[in-house]
Amino acid sequence: MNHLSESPLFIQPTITGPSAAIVARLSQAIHEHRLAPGTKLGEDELSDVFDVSRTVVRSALQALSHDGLVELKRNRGAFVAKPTIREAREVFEARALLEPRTARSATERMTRAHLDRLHAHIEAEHDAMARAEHGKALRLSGQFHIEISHIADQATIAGFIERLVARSSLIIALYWQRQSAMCEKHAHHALLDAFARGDADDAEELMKNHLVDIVTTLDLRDPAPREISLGEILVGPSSPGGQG
Amino acid sequence: MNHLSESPLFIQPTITGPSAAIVARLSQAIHEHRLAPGTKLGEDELSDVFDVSRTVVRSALQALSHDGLVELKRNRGAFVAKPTIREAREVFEARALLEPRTARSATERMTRAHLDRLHAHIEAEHDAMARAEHGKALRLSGQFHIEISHIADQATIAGFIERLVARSSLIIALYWQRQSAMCEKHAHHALLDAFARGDADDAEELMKNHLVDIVTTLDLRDPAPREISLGEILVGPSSPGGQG
DNA sequence: TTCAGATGAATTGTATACAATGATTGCGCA
DNA sequence: TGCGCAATCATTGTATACAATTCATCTGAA
Repeated sequence: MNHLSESPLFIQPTITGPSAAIVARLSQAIHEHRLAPGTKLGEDELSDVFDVSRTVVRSALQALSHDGLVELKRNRGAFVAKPTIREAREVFEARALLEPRTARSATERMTRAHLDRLHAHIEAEHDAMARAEHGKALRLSGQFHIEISHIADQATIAGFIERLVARSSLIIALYWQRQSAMCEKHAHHALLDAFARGDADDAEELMKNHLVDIVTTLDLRDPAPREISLGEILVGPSSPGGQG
Repeated sequence: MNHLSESPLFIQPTITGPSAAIVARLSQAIHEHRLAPGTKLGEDELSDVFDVSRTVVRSALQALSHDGLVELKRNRGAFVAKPTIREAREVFEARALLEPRTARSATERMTRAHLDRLHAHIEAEHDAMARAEHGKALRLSGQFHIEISHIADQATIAGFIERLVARSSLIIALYWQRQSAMCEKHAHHALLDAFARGDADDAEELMKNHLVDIVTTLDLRDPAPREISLGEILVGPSSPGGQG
């Protein structure tokens, strides 16, 4: 019942009106892995669910596609995005470029109120984890990074980070390998500690390492055989008499 | 008549279909300063000009708003965006964070074909400058940065840089102070030279300085009195008997 | 049995009609 | 004459109707 459970949304209010609500609902569902990558988002279905016309549904889907959460295929429809391994690597390279510096800036601008807010946020994360609400925990964990970017008070960069965190959620859904325990809690606590001490150097370094840790929990090895070459595998490598 | 004059467009093909053409035309017009910041973009007017329904016009305007070129005010309409001084600073801070590193990556991936392409691009810039086609020169100058980001082969970061360059165009339209001669030509030549030598350190440094130089040509001082307080200025600071 | 082609259903893309909101102008009153 | 208010107009927001494309299924022949 605290402010975090109903916390606004990831997407900046570029869109207003009814479609904003749809964007928020879909965003949250995707972030919490209730909507898997590749899921078809039919317009009629959504307009039925949200009780609005297809017009506003289409507006919402277009907004989501601009944020990389949804992929629009012309005459085919809208689908929850499925980032490739390449895109996954790019996203975390971009985060590695932006977020450590942002953590530094945030440290310099950190106030008591900010610290309290972050502390409450980590508590909420912990709570969700304890209740085994993995989806919510994951969403909050991403939002922690967004909160930091807002504290850094660079709206433009914060907007980029929001996009990247959003895509990260999809990437984790696709490439997270279960055996690796993702221990966000510890990393976030350590960051908060650095913020509290006003140690910008440490905050920057911790964020850098934290991002590396996240990538480590992912399996981003190139999948061996492409499905494109499936025909070749079964028939032969496109040169006659290839395999017995 | 070369490939650069008709060169694709800034916006990535998130949108397809007829609205893509409208996005491209409007983008180009804004980049070339033919559409000034604040200009009203009426839906009926545009649907008339491009001979499509308001539906596709609205789609195009929404796409442009997501890229920060257009501002949508609910029930008021669409306007060419007017970045504030604060936003202007943020944009160039973000560019300073992203582009030097990108220039370094580009250097490492630079091929002969890339070099030729960049060389041709600079020629086109020079040509437009010589013909006093300032709008076109400005657009090409921004696109030079985008080409580099594409060579760096990081689509995600390149997308961010595209947005930033787009907004930079608006910022220049608003805050460029005429007395300062913007000598992009020299800086771009120097960058190309570093690329050709494969000197990544130099490329990174040159890009960093180039961005600083651009900011230097802008007047980003806080405008003295806000128009919000205009009433206060004329009547008094909202406290009776404030000023004699 | 399998593949090719065609037909039909379902879904998306676009245009248009209607509703709602905001701007403008004219009138009435002080 | 200046201000406030109200009605009208223009413009945007939403819903719906129609067109176009894609996907599935069915038929038929090799």
